[in-house]
Amino acid sequence: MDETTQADEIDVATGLIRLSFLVQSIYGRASERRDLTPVQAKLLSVLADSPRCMAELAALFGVEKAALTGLVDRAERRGFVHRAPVPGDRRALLVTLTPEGHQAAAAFLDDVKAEVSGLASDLRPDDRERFRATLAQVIRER
Amino acid sequence: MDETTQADEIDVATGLIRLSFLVQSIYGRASERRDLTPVQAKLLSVLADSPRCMAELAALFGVEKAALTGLVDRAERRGFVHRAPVPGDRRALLVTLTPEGHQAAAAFLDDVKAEVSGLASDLRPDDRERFRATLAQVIRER
DNA sequence: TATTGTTATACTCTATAACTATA
DNA sequence: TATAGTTATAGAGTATAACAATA
Repeated sequence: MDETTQADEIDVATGLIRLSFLVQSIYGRASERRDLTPVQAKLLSVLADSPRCMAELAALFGVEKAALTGLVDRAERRGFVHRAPVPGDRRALLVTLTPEGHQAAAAFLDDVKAEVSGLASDLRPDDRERFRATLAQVIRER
Repeated sequence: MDETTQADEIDVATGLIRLSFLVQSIYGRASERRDLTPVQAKLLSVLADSPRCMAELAALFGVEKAALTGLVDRAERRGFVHRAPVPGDRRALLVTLTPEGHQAAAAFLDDVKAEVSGLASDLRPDDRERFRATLAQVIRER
């Protein structure tokens, strides 16, 4: 097995790990520009697709539901979300974006996607399309 | 522009962002299995390559140097690293892995790389090699 | 003066355990 | 009994500002 450290010789796992840290650092800086923490940015991004219950968000984020309380508290205090009752289950709460939350989510997502796209901007068009298709395959069902 | 949500139709930026969260969740679970936080795991992984000064680590992690003090304190308390004087600069401290730290870093890295490799294991060999080469190109110089 | 590292303080994020209300 | 969400407590990680020691 080749064990050199040249970028061109790295294995798939190392490449994926480095790339993920690269993307996360872009994500973090984009959050900061919008005065959000990465977790708050992720919360807004998820809720931009559709409102979610607390338990659902906890499962989606892979954290205990108790962690969601403070997270949603802070987002609510900033006017990004509100807790809405769920008709038919008086225990549950649907976390929903406010108009300000939608605006913040859209601005953040535009920002982060534009910068992440830049990572692939030097690829030849056919390489980029192949890369995109392989990315789609890798994340499918996960 | 196509705006469907099917996995096969996602753009490169969205694919990269989702993949990075996927890799980070694997990284987090592998850390947890070794009783490390993700940041501690990252610290050990970086130091496995070579010892680093506090300021160097702060720059590498993109955090303030003050944050490194507690991070290295906790790693030192657990016997993974120690602070060594730097000959020729009595201000600086070289953070160095202990034998236990090297062992922990190697075990963690084997673990996380094996699981991350699994993400690409369903690709056809030629697709995987092309994917690997494109990853190398994207992270080069970054 | 600039740099290296630390301390003090405050905030966010998270886990755990115990709790309330509802199903 | 089980589930949805909260509270209380503790610890990790981080930023900021002020500091000491050295360059």
